[in-house]
This record gives sequence, C-alpha cells and structure tokens, in this order.
Amino acid sequence: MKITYKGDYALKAVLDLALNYGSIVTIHELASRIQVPFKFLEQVLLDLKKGGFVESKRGKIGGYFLAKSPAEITIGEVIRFIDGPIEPIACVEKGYSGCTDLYKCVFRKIWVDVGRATSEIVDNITFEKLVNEVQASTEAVVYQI
Amino acid sequence: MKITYKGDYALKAVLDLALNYGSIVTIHELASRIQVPFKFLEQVLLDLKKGGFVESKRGKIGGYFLAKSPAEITIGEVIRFIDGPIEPIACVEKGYSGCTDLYKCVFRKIWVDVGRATSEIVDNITFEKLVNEVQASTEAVVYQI
DNA sequence: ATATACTCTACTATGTTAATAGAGATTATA
DNA sequence: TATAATCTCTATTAACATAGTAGAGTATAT
Repeated sequence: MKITYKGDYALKAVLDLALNYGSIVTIHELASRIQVPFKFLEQVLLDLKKGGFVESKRGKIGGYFLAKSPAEITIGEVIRFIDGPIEPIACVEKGYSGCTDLYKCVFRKIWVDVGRATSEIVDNITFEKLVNEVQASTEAVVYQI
Repeated sequence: MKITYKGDYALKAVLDLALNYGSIVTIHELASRIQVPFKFLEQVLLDLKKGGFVESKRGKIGGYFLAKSPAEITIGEVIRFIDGPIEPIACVEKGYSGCTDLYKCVFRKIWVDVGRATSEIVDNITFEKLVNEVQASTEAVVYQI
C-alpha cells in the first residue's frame, strides 16, 4: 500500500464531512480547513462521489455531505477506492507471470500476509471512531486553558 | 510499502544466492534463473553490494555471493534498502507539514501501526527460512514423481 | 594476451502524480 | 428572470519515478 496525496486528501475530506455530519459543506470551506488545493479537491470529491462515499447538492447553498453515517465508512474502503489495492505488490491481485518460475513465488504469500495485516487495521477503523478521537483531543485542549 | 520491480528482483536475486550459498554465481546465471533483464540485474546487484548484502569477485571465474549467511538476512532489510521505508506514507518518517492542521493528523498513528504490522512480518523472515521453504517444496515435487 | 566477468555513468521511454485551467450545468433567491 | 454561488467535467502540464538499455572501463584466471 502506498498512500498518495490524493488518498491523503480524500481521507481528510471524509473526516471533515464526518465532523460536520448533518450539515452541508462547500468545497471552499473544506479546502481551507483541510489545507488542500481547491481545484485538486474538486476532483477528489468527484471521485469520492463516484465511490458512493459522499453526495452533493449543486447550486447556491450547495456542497458536499456524507452519503452514509461515519460509522458506516472505514478508512480501508476509502483508501482502496482512491489509491487502489492494499497489497504491496501487483502479483498478489493479478496474474503476474513471474510466479511461474522455479521459486514458485515464495514471496507471494508474504505479500498476501502483509496485505491481510494492513487490511486488519484499516478495515476496522471507521470515521465515527476518528471523529470521537478528534473531538476528545480538542476537548482536552479546551480543558487545559 | 510499495514493492517495485527492482525490489522484487533484488529479493529474488538474494534468494538465488542463498539457495547457492557457498558457491559463486555469475550475473548471467542469475538473470536466466530468476528471469530478469541482465543489464537491470547488474544495477540491482551493485546496489545490493552497496547495502552489504552481497559481495563480488571480478574477472574470470567471478560472480556474486552472499556477504552473510542466509540466516542473517531478512527480507525487511533488503526491501527497505532497495525500495525505501516500509511505511505507507511519507509523513510517518519525515516532517510533513500537513500534520500541523486542526485534525492533528489522526491518520498518522494509523500509518505508524500499519508500518509496525508490516515490519513485524518482513523483519522476521530470513532467507534461511525461505531456502528451507523452497527446498521443501521442490523435494515434495520429487517425491510425487 | 585474452576471454570472462564485474563496474560505472549516462541515457531514454513510459507512466504516475499533483496540480492548474476553464467552460459548462444547476439552483436559491432577490 | 437575472444573477451569484456552487458543483461538474475534460484537458493540459510540470515534475518525478520506474524500468530498461547502452557502452566504455576495470579486474583476473589461465
């Protein structure tokens, strides 16, 4: 798994929408809050829409909002959709001719293991969990003042 | 972690040298056995040499051989040296300005976890282990005949 | 000497990533 | 209905990484 900027931005965008679940958020607000180039974020959001993670409303008072509750979205789903398969090497998902050689691709099963271990983590973290974490940390800051 | 062809070839090369531990192997033999472009493999082997994984002997009857015993080399060491850090995103090792924002980079600790889980696997697999696996599988085939 | 084999540097083609640009479509509201 | 705000879609580009190729140079056994 390699997380690109696009994937990173997508996760931050979904997190922001999760933090604002119930209201509608413009790309502009989002872009300034999560510090991402506006035009790039536009594309990321269109992708997230195609993936069924977010919905949008056009026109004045338009914007984006989550298509499901934060509890129903995991970071694994998002990162897979935006950045592709979790596995560290293509041979784990595809045919990969290299596996026909003498060594019978002894490495393949290792990459499968790595993929599983990674999935174990990212598929069990929902945005609800992350929202709670963020809120707990910001509350903690408030109490310190 | 993303494993490139170079990393894949490096692992196969080390495995081949491990299977032939004790003897010296030419790039040519290696290239034909592990099915890798000769000139590309040359470079990979030079890198592996810089990394201290292999040694070489020039001239006639020259070739490559492991610098340490297969038991002393893990696939984690090799892959890190050839393909860079295990972590799925740069922010885990570097500064990464994105972490200064409101959300305090809630994702960062997840990537650290993923990196740890991956390391757990790849740092505990030595080439001795792989050699045993390969030999067991080829023996099994022999018995079947 | 010479053949064999490693060493080193440079080059190139291809693809991906990150970002920018701009015209178009939709909708609330004055 | 005009208009401003907002999402939608396609194209383009600069920079970088990857995968592979090329060729001249150096070392060594015989």
